[in-house]
Amino acid sequence: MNDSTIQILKEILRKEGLRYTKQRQAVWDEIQNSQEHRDAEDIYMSIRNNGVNVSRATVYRTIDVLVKNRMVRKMDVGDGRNRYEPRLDDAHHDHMICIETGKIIEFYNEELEDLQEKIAEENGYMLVRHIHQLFVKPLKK
Amino acid sequence: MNDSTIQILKEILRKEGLRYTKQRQAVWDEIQNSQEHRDAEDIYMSIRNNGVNVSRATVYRTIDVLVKNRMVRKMDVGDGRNRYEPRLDDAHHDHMICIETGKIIEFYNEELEDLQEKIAEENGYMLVRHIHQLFVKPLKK
DNA sequence: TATCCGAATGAGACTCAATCTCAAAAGGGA
DNA sequence: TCCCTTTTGAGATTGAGTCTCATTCGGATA
Repeated sequence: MNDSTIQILKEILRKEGLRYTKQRQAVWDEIQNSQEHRDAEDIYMSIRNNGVNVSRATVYRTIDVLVKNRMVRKMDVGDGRNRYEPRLDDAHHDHMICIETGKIIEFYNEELEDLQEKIAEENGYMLVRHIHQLFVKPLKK
Repeated sequence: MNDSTIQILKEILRKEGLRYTKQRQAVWDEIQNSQEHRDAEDIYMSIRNNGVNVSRATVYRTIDVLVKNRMVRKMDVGDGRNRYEPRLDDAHHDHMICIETGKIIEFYNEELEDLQEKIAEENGYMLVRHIHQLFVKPLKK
């Protein structure tokens, strides 16, 4: 697929002491080539439909490695199935979920980010990461 | 237990067209009498230890009614088990979770609340509810 | 490039929170 | 108290995610 991201994947696997396999490449390709927020089953099925033999176990195991190395972002939408999206060279953002259409909108607000760090510090803590989802509905019908 | 909250519970059940039962009362008592963030199994076990016979199914079903009627708040801590806390006459707040100790700290920040509504509106939406968790660690070791 | 050994894979078993089923029990209006 | 409908409980089921372990494969070495 994209030549430069293949090198990034290989570099990460090397750093982690893991081997480069076609299954791991396929999982990364699948997530990278879609900007959607997809669940594991969806990713698993797509890879198989593309003719690559892979198991659910491998999909989950690979996603863990990618998440740990910040190539993929894991998000909990609250329906019991985690969603994944590529985050390579991707600025941080949070999500807004329309409760009427299910549409997911990404947003980023500097002030909001600063405020969260400030709140953590005021309580004697350092902010490591956060989960922030806004459930919304269209303004006018 | 608390006489006034019994009336509130009865009122809600009436409004929902549901019957008042000792199991429903016991679930509400159990959640109400603890300010902790507890999971369903914990609530279930406590009720049984108090001598009231109740099933997991009833605990879950009752919690749904209480959550729907804003007597209980459901929170996803990200470990696969939802936590519940009473929210009666309780001002809104979010949570900070210490990744080292597991401690849950409640916080509320007006500016943060306003900012979220503003962000939703800027995107053409109305904020209905939100999930916001800060994962933190102690400032100095 | 053939050998070899530890790492990776896959099929399916397993886990565990949450939901569903349905016969029996209980609420509550008349 | 009667009667009808709702609620309950025990246990089965679901479904996302994890684990197991025999087999396969990557890749370093000679």
